[in-house]
Amino acid sequence: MPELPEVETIARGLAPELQGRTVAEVVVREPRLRTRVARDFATRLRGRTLGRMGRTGKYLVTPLDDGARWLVHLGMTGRLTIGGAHRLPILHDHVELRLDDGRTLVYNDPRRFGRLDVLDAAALARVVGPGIDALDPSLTGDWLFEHSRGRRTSMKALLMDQREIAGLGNIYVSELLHRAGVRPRRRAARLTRDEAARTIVAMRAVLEEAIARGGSSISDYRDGFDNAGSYQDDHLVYDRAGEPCRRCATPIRAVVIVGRSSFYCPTCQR
DNA sequence: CGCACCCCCTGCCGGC
DNA sequence: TGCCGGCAGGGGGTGC
Repeated sequence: MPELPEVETIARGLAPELQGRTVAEVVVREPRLRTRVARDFATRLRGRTLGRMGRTGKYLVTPLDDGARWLVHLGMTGRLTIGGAHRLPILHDHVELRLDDGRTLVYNDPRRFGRLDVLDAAALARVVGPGIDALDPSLTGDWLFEHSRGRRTSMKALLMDQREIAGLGNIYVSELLHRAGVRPRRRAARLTRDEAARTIVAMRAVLEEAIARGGSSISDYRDGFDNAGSYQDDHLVYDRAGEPCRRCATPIRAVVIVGRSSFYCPTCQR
């Protein structure tokens, strides 16, 4: 579920709430996430003071006062929300962090595809991977052009690959390719320099607009205060198969590329 | 190297 | 109404 705009929204919302707070207690009710919560997760977090929560790719990363990093990945259905005093746990409340001000951070994840970990800098780098963050200013059209040379894969697959560009997922790749006028099946090696530039410009614009709208809430996503986003109302192609393109009225097409549904306008995209 | 296909899970929706 | 298959925004592994 959560892609860059959703993770960024959570980080921006929670960072000021968490910074400087100390973790009073950690409750792990269900460690069986896709990556099992480590046995020492609670002891490594308890008593630690939290730094400023940030985001890299689709990961939430919070520095701790002992030099380690608290890492959260929300998978498809994860929610990390802050609330008042303890609430009775509801279904899929897997982990809780109780803070020194009496508030509680709850990690809820029905499908349990997420990850929570405390890692040193080297381990964090291995988990997060080498991909350049989609909002990194050094990610330019020229960068994309050079990195797509000789690649037999599709633009859709290339942009989805977190080892290349970190943060994009299925919704935003469909949206940005529509905005850039590039079909998802386009061979990466055949992208022109101009199209590469348009793709990066479109990517930034879509991501910034989505962040401004608090992300897309298709079904599960909520921000750190349990609020839904509204960018789903601005989607031009995602999940709109058969509906008219909002720019030219041509019916939107759906195709499956590397196992994921992709949506595009055959008129606006070439 | 790229992709098809499997896995990890629960929930929802449409078809019958 | 109830059951079942397919699909869902994540990632990782294997084998061709």
